[in-house]
Amino acid sequence: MATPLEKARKDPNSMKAKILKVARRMFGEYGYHGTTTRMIAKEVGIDISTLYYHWGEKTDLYESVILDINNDLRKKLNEVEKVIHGRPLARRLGIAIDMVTEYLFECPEISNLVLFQYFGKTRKESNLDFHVPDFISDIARSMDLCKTKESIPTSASMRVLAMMNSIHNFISGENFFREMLKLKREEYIDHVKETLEFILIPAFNGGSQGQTDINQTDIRR
Amino acid sequence: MATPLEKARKDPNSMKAKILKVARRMFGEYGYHGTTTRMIAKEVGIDISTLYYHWGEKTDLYESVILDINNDLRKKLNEVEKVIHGRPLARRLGIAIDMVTEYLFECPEISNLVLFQYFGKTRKESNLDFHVPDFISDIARSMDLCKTKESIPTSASMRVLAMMNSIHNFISGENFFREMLKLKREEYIDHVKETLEFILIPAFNGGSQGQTDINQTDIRR
DNA sequence: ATATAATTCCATCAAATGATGGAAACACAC
DNA sequence: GTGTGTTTCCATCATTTGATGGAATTATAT
Repeated sequence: MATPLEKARKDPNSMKAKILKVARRMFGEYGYHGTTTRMIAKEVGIDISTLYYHWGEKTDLYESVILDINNDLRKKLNEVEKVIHGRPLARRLGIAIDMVTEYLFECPEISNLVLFQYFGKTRKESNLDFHVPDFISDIARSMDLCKTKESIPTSASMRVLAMMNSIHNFISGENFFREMLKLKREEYIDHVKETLEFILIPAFNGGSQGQTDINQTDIRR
Repeated sequence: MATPLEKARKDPNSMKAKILKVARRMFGEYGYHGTTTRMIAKEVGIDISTLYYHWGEKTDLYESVILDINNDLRKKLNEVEKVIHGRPLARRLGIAIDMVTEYLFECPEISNLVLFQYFGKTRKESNLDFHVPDFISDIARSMDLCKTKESIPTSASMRVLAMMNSIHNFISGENFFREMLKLKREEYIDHVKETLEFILIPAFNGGSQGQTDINQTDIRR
């Protein structure tokens, strides 16, 4: 019980928690440089100095946000893992897509921030390495892409990345894509799930018909 | 021959063209708010006021950058379309993935900027609608997802988006992913192509084994 | 060579932004 | 109530950033 982040997590009604929540959304929408501390403070309804009192420098707040969404995502993935455990691969994938998509549509800032982390640079680089490797190895194992959690072939990591990113893309791009396709929110969500199933299930469910020579999963529907 | 963008395109050695080129890269790396006009000017090696002389406001320069990369991408996609025309679907996809990936790795700022456009907000919203619909309908038709260019089913648009985004993700995330996977550039590029083929070809090549009820392509290798 | 137009840079401005000190307001134990 | 520690806000700073005026320089035409 030392860092502001721990305090915020302990008491969700605290000012620290309120600020963190708003900061997640704002950083997610506008990115690090696109979000000003004044914007966050105004949205929370407090003075800017109150924000600094609770969180210190902007970079510290941003780092806390990253750690926070990372933590949430990991928790959700563990939860998903428990549900799909033991089922056949195609079913596992279907359920996982459904659960993860549903969850991220509730917390779109997670997808936003993950993608910002991957694709954008910050003028002052952070010393915080977003430890995707953990995620990835868990998912890879859970999808029979590798036997043990220790040795994950590069192609397995790449496939997991492709999968996760496909999901994040549709969550994070909702505004843009929905406007483009003239869809209501519910329609869009359904289309996203359908599209993800269309793209992902055949590939992981033994879809490559012998033309790729990569180590392949051994379970086929 | 009126707009600065047209002038820049006409003479690639002009100062306008030099600035545009640097601006593409910088906006791609740091996003709109993460890039300052001073950063661009310094990188070009000119005074900041020279930049303003040629391009006017920052938003105008940014809009020109967007128009420019959009134009380049469209040209490349048309080129690809000519090459793959008439071949069987799986082959078309393989070639398209190879060509587009190869091209975007040469101009990664295109992927960066496309993703920024999709996933990020700018404090002052631009009035420029990134006309993806054209791209999308062309690609959809070229992949037998629809008969005519006029009526594209929503699911077809979604699938094309998923496909394009998967490619952009790996280009734009190169720094992050390559560092994570400890790969050399060439290795990474190969893995990207392999992964994209693994994910995309089965789906579009009739991979869904009757479990989805969506209108399906009629050509199967 | 001279006049005209185009280009570049220096100096500078106003607004926005990250950040802080210190006074007031609040909470709460005693 | 009094005192102690916490929280909040007002005023303010130093930098950064978008933007411009005007002088100096360079190119171009005649």
